[in-house]
Amino acid sequence: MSKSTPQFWLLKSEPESYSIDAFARDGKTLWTGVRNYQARNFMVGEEINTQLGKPGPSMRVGDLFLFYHSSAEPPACVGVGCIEKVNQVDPTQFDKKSEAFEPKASKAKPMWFCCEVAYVKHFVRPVPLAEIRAAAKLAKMVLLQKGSRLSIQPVTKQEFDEIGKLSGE
DNA sequence: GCCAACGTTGGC
DNA sequence: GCCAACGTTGGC
Repeated sequence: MSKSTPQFWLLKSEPESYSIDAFARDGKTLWTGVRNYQARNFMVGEEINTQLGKPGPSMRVGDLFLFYHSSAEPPACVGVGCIEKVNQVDPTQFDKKSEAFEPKASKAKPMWFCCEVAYVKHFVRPVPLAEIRAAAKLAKMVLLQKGSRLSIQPVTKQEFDEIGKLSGE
Protein backbone atom coordinates (compact mmCIF):
# COMPACT_ATOMS: atom_id res chain seq x y z
CA MET A 1 0.00 0.00 0.00
CA SER A 2 1.36 3.40 -0.92
CA LYS A 3 1.97 6.05 1.71
CA SER A 4 -0.37 8.96 1.52
CA THR A 5 -1.30 11.95 3.58
CA PRO A 6 -3.83 11.08 6.24
CA GLN A 7 -7.50 11.77 5.79
CA PHE A 8 -9.83 12.83 8.55
CA TRP A 9 -13.16 11.55 9.83
CA LEU A 10 -15.72 12.02 12.54
CA LEU A 11 -17.11 8.95 14.31
CA LYS A 12 -20.18 9.22 16.49
CA SER A 13 -20.83 7.20 19.58
CA GLU A 14 -23.37 7.54 22.32
CA PRO A 15 -21.36 7.70 25.54
CA GLU A 16 -23.97 5.54 27.27
CA SER A 17 -23.08 2.71 24.93
CA TYR A 18 -19.41 3.47 24.26
CA SER A 19 -17.67 6.54 25.62
CA ILE A 20 -14.22 7.94 24.99
CA ASP A 21 -13.30 6.80 28.50
CA ALA A 22 -14.15 3.22 27.53
CA PHE A 23 -12.15 3.72 24.34
CA ALA A 24 -9.16 4.97 26.32
CA ARG A 25 -9.34 1.91 28.58
CA ASP A 26 -9.58 -0.47 25.63
CA GLY A 27 -6.80 1.21 23.66
CA LYS A 28 -8.07 -0.47 20.51
CA THR A 29 -11.53 -1.54 19.47
CA LEU A 30 -13.54 -2.78 16.52
CA TRP A 31 -16.00 -0.09 15.44
CA THR A 32 -18.91 -2.49 15.09
CA GLY A 33 -22.64 -2.12 14.70
CA VAL A 34 -22.72 0.40 11.86
CA ARG A 35 -25.87 -0.42 9.89
CA ASN A 36 -25.97 2.29 7.31
CA TYR A 37 -24.66 1.68 3.82
CA GLN A 38 -23.07 5.06 3.32
CA ALA A 39 -21.20 4.82 6.60
CA ARG A 40 -20.23 1.23 5.87
CA ASN A 41 -18.78 2.15 2.51
CA PHE A 42 -16.37 4.56 4.16
CA MET A 43 -14.92 1.60 6.07
CA VAL A 44 -14.62 -0.71 3.08
CA GLY A 45 -11.30 -0.50 1.25
CA GLU A 46 -11.13 1.91 -1.64
CA GLU A 47 -10.08 -0.84 -4.03
CA ILE A 48 -13.32 -2.65 -3.27
CA ASN A 49 -15.43 0.47 -3.56
CA THR A 50 -13.82 1.16 -6.91
CA GLN A 51 -14.57 -2.40 -8.03
CA LEU A 52 -18.17 -1.90 -6.95
CA GLY A 53 -18.29 1.30 -8.96
CA LYS A 54 -18.65 3.42 -5.83
CA PRO A 55 -15.37 5.30 -5.70
CA GLY A 56 -16.19 7.47 -2.75
CA PRO A 57 -13.78 8.38 0.03
CA SER A 58 -12.53 5.37 1.98
CA MET A 59 -10.69 5.11 5.25
CA ARG A 60 -7.02 4.31 5.11
CA VAL A 61 -4.76 3.00 7.82
CA GLY A 62 -3.29 6.00 9.63
CA ASP A 63 -6.26 8.30 9.12
CA LEU A 64 -7.29 10.27 12.19
CA PHE A 65 -10.79 10.85 13.47
CA LEU A 66 -12.71 13.01 15.89
CA PHE A 67 -14.52 11.01 18.54
CA TYR A 68 -17.97 12.56 18.88
CA HIS A 69 -20.40 11.98 21.73
CA SER A 70 -23.93 12.02 20.34
CA SER A 71 -27.11 12.07 22.43
CA ALA A 72 -24.94 13.45 25.18
CA GLU A 73 -25.12 16.49 27.40
CA PRO A 74 -23.71 18.33 25.69
CA PRO A 75 -23.08 16.65 22.34
CA ALA A 76 -19.37 17.25 21.70
CA CYS A 77 -16.13 16.26 20.03
CA VAL A 78 -14.25 14.74 22.92
CA GLY A 79 -11.02 13.35 21.51
CA VAL A 80 -9.05 11.76 18.72
CA GLY A 81 -8.51 8.24 17.43
CA CYS A 82 -6.59 6.60 14.62
CA ILE A 83 -7.68 4.09 11.97
CA GLU A 84 -5.70 0.86 12.45
CA LYS A 85 -7.42 -1.55 10.06
CA VAL A 86 -10.09 -1.16 7.43
CA ASN A 87 -12.43 -3.59 5.77
CA GLN A 88 -12.90 -5.92 8.74
CA VAL A 89 -15.95 -8.20 8.80
CA ASP A 90 -18.27 -6.98 11.55
CA PRO A 91 -18.74 -10.01 13.82
CA THR A 92 -21.88 -8.61 15.47
CA GLN A 93 -23.92 -9.36 12.34
CA PHE A 94 -23.63 -13.11 13.13
CA ASP A 95 -24.47 -12.75 16.81
CA LYS A 96 -28.12 -13.53 17.44
CA LYS A 97 -27.93 -11.87 20.83
CA SER A 98 -26.64 -8.63 19.38
CA GLU A 99 -28.90 -5.72 18.54
CA ALA A 100 -26.89 -5.51 15.35
CA PHE A 101 -27.66 -9.12 14.32
CA GLU A 102 -28.31 -9.39 10.59
CA PRO A 103 -30.33 -12.48 9.63
CA LYS A 104 -29.62 -11.99 5.93
CA ALA A 105 -25.86 -12.10 6.38
CA SER A 106 -23.76 -15.26 6.22
CA LYS A 107 -20.08 -15.87 6.86
CA ALA A 108 -19.69 -16.59 3.17
CA LYS A 109 -21.50 -13.38 2.28
CA PRO A 110 -21.14 -10.85 5.08
CA MET A 111 -23.12 -7.64 4.68
CA TRP A 112 -21.48 -5.39 7.23
CA PHE A 113 -17.92 -4.29 7.74
CA CYS A 114 -16.09 -2.28 10.33
CA CYS A 115 -12.72 -0.79 11.08
CA GLU A 116 -10.33 -1.22 13.96
CA VAL A 117 -9.47 1.98 15.72
CA ALA A 118 -6.86 3.01 18.27
CA TYR A 119 -7.25 5.59 21.00
CA VAL A 120 -5.02 8.64 20.60
CA LYS A 121 -6.16 11.20 23.17
CA HIS A 122 -8.88 13.02 25.01
CA PHE A 123 -9.28 16.67 24.21
CA VAL A 124 -8.26 18.66 27.27
CA ARG A 125 -11.48 20.56 26.74
CA PRO A 126 -14.31 18.91 24.76
CA VAL A 127 -15.70 21.00 21.92
CA PRO A 128 -19.49 21.14 22.25
CA LEU A 129 -21.76 21.10 19.23
CA ALA A 130 -22.96 24.65 19.96
CA GLU A 131 -19.39 25.88 19.65
CA ILE A 132 -18.85 23.98 16.42
CA ARG A 133 -22.04 25.52 15.09
CA ALA A 134 -20.86 28.98 16.03
CA ALA A 135 -17.51 28.66 14.25
CA ALA A 136 -17.61 30.21 10.79
CA LYS A 137 -14.77 28.00 9.56
CA LEU A 138 -16.76 24.88 10.42
CA ALA A 139 -19.99 25.82 8.67
CA LYS A 140 -19.53 23.18 5.99
CA MET A 141 -19.00 20.25 8.31
CA VAL A 142 -21.27 17.32 7.45
CA LEU A 143 -22.22 17.28 11.13
CA LEU A 144 -23.91 20.66 10.77
CA GLN A 145 -25.78 19.99 7.56
CA LYS A 146 -29.53 19.89 8.04
CA GLY A 147 -30.80 16.40 8.67
CA SER A 148 -27.35 14.88 8.61
CA ARG A 149 -27.37 11.71 10.69
CA LEU A 150 -24.36 9.88 9.31
CA SER A 151 -22.49 8.16 12.11
CA ILE A 152 -19.26 8.23 10.11
CA GLN A 153 -18.42 11.37 8.23
CA PRO A 154 -15.48 12.71 6.28
CA VAL A 155 -13.89 15.83 7.75
CA THR A 156 -11.40 18.12 6.03
CA LYS A 157 -7.94 18.72 7.45
CA GLN A 158 -8.90 22.35 8.04
CA GLU A 159 -11.97 21.30 10.01
CA PHE A 160 -10.00 18.73 11.99
CA ASP A 161 -7.33 21.29 12.86
CA GLU A 162 -9.89 23.93 13.77
CA ILE A 163 -11.66 21.60 16.21
CA GLY A 164 -8.27 20.86 17.74
CA LYS A 165 -7.69 24.57 18.11
CA LEU A 166 -11.09 25.07 19.76
CA SER A 167 -10.23 22.28 22.18
CA GLY A 168 -7.42 24.45 23.46
CA GLU A 169 -4.56 22.41 22.01
C1' DG B 1 -39.54 1.36 -9.80
C1' DC B 2 -42.75 3.93 -6.87
C1' DC B 3 -44.10 5.31 -2.54
C1' DA B 4 -46.49 4.85 1.99
C1' DA B 5 -45.54 3.12 6.34
C1' DC B 6 -42.47 2.37 9.69
C1' DG B 7 -38.31 2.58 12.61
C1' DT B 8 -34.26 5.23 13.92
C1' DT B 9 -31.29 9.14 14.87
C1' DG B 10 -30.20 12.76 17.61
C1' DG B 11 -30.75 17.66 18.99
C1' DC B 12 -33.49 20.22 21.86
C1' DG C 1 -40.48 13.37 25.76
C1' DC C 2 -41.01 15.61 21.30
C1' DC C 3 -40.43 15.70 16.65
C1' DA C 4 -38.03 16.65 12.12
C1' DA C 5 -35.49 14.32 8.95
C1' DC C 6 -33.83 10.39 7.20
C1' DG C 7 -33.15 5.34 5.64
C1' DT C 8 -35.27 0.95 4.93
C1' DT C 9 -38.92 -2.18 3.90
C1' DG C 10 -42.36 -4.25 1.37
C1' DG C 11 -46.69 -4.19 -1.31
C1' DC C 12 -48.06 -3.25 -5.73
